[in-house]
Amino acid sequence: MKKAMNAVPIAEELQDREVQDRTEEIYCKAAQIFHNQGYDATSMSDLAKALDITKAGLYYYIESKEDLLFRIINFGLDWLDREVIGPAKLIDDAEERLRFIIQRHGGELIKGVHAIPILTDETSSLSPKLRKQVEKRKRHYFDLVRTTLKHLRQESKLQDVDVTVATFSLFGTLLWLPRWYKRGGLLSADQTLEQVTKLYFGGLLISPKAERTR
Amino acid sequence: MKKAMNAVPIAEELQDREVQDRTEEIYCKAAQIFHNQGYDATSMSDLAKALDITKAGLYYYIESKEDLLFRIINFGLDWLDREVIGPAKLIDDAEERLRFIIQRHGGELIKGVHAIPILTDETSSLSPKLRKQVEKRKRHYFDLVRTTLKHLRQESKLQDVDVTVATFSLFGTLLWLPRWYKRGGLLSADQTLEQVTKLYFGGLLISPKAERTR
Amino acid sequence: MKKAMNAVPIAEELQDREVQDRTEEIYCKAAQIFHNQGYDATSMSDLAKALDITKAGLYYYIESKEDLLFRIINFGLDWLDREVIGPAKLIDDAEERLRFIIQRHGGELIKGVHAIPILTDETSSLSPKLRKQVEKRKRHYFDLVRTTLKHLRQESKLQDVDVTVATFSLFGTLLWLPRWYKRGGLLSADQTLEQVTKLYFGGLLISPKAERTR
Amino acid sequence: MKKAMNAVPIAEELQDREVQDRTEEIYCKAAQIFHNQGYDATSMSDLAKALDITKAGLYYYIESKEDLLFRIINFGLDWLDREVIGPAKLIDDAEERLRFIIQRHGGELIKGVHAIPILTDETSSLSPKLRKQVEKRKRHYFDLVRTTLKHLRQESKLQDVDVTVATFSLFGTLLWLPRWYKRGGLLSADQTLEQVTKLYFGGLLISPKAERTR
DNA sequence: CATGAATGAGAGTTCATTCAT
DNA sequence: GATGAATGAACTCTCATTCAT
Repeated sequence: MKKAMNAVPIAEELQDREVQDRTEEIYCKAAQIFHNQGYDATSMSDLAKALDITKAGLYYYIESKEDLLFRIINFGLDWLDREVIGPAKLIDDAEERLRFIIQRHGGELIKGVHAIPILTDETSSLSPKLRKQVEKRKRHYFDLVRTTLKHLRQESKLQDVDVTVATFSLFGTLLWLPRWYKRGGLLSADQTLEQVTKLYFGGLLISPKAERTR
Repeated sequence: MKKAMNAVPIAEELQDREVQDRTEEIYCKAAQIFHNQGYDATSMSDLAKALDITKAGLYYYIESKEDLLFRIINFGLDWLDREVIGPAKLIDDAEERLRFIIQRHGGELIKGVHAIPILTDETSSLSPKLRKQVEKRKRHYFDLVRTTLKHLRQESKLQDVDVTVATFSLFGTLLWLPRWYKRGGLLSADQTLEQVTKLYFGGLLISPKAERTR
Repeated sequence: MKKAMNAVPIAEELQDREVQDRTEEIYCKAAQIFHNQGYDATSMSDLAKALDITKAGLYYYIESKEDLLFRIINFGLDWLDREVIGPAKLIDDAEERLRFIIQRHGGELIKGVHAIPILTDETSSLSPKLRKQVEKRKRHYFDLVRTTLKHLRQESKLQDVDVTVATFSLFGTLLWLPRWYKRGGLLSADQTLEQVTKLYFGGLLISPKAERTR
Repeated sequence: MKKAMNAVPIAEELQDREVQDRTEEIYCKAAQIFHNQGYDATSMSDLAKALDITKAGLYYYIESKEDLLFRIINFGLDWLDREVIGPAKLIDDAEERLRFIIQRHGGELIKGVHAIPILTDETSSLSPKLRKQVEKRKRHYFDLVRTTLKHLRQESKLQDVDVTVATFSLFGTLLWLPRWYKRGGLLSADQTLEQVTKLYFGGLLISPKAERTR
């Protein structure tokens, strides 16, 4: 059927696209399962079963289990580049930019159809070499946020707070979201993200006591 | 309590302490290794080697690898009960209580000598049955923080922010700490925690734009 | 049935037969080894070695060691159903039926090429759940013999003897055969079984003393 | 307490008796457990627990697990010598002798307080060397029965039946008893043994068809 | 493209046994 | 007499991976 008589590129391309589609399907499904039961707790058999393919068949599309995770993570980072970092850089106002990042990234983490962006943090199962590559890419994202905070400082809009701590705090809050947020609860995803933004920007208390020096 | 004035049971006590010491040593070392390379990625051989014992010897002290993790987690939760939750409940002022929780719990996570309290969140490798038990205990802690926020609301000290989201945000920030904080950096652990507190209480911005309704 | 006249599926069939052959080969060899050295005393390595496969390779065909035993036992019970119980039920005359059972079942136990029917009694190594299933099937066989004895009683052909005891005595005698009978001895297998039948039917003594009541 | 100041033999003897008692207790309990759950399926821990002793403590009384089984079996064979074979040899009448053997041996197997005589047949877990020793002793018993049957033949009291087959048939029936007989059923142990005797001596049928030659 | 069959390495676990105390 | 602690060897089983077809 596929390997038809005419060897024109069209057929090949079609095949390529099909292969690519199948590959993406594998990434998505694998990400989902990795997210649900953990990378280590997921066997290639599990993946094969879920994809209705044989274990051996899987290996036509991927090189190894680690390679699969690595690709999923990079897939997630690609998404981040394309959908968060890229657009964010086009926003001039630092506060707006930060607001956008929270909404966009956070939104994907709890509203998104794919688990891929969530997997971005499963780097601990990667070999040091691959992990380093991933951390390098993630550093870019971190730097964007940190730089944005610095801009806010330059604009004298920032409280007297360390920008590094503030950046990591945001990531902690954001990346923690998929661990607790359940769809269909009292607050919608958007409402939740608004609350996160409000809290992060405005703080918990109306007028906190000054920090004591020790 | 036990170290009474009578000098008779010293030998016995020493032995008891030794046994307990060995068990605790196993918990500590295991927690540390689990924390460093992940529970799944750690083999019983790894633990045995680190403890200078044989694999079989390990099983004199523990029932199974899962049992070991379960015990470590409960050990951590015991610590939490004893050193954070208990003392926190004695603090009447809600703001002070929250401040204490951040300092005490966060302090242990990044200053503590043991990795045990960090392991508290490695529940994903537990069987559903054991996981449920752990989640139940953790729920107590969550409720304490959430209740504290509610007290602040009653005292009209709370911003217009959802208490559940605010609770989870705090946990996200707090539990994220051991993932990025490195000792010997620019900020000391205490300084970092002060920054976290300041940020969480007072917010990032001096006067954020009002949240837009959608 | 399957080996029809059309010559098309020969290749497929061959392959199918090969797969089945391998599985059956495993059952047969395993039964043999289990019979020789005992289920517990046989390691999966022993089996693998005897089958010229790796340990891991074995697990392509079976689920677990217990599963293997369970399947062998059921295989034996299938044989019993097919070759003993089924045909026996077609024999109207009760005495003839019993005679057939002894010859057929006993014959397999000491003349048969497979140890599988012998393994039928190795239920003690099965988990309670599986054991119960097996006992249920064996109960059918027991009932057949017991019912046959009852028929003999109705025909007034039975001595004044308890049918349950008589049934178990037969099984004891029969199932004991493979423990002592060695091929190539003075008596052939068939001669042995004739002796068993004669003894069971006619008794040891020409005119035993009456049993004393106590 | 025990190692008192006076080194008189009395104390030692007492101690020796105590040790011997303890040893016998171990044999009995072990036999029981071996019988219930199988020799291989019983761990030294199981035994220790049942005897309220530590595993290490057990080794004061026994040399090894195999040695324990070997001693139990020999204990059973001693009992057989003393209580069955010895007295049987004093009975002149062959039929009476056989009757006695069935009642006495069979009685112990299903009425006895100890599992030791039952264990006599667990030789498969013994090393070839020890097994051979046991088989040798059992051979004596077998020979006694077989000789008795020959006597019956000389007295023209025996049916036209092979004595070897008849001997093994009796053992099969007898040794099968503990596998099915449950106390408290319809028939008492004595009634069961009477039925066994009657069946073995008088046969199943009132007038069986002559055996067909093939 | 995909599979059935197989593998080497290693996992967690159990066991009978030992020995200083 | 008895124990706590430990061990070496072996066990069942799983896993990621391969390769001829």
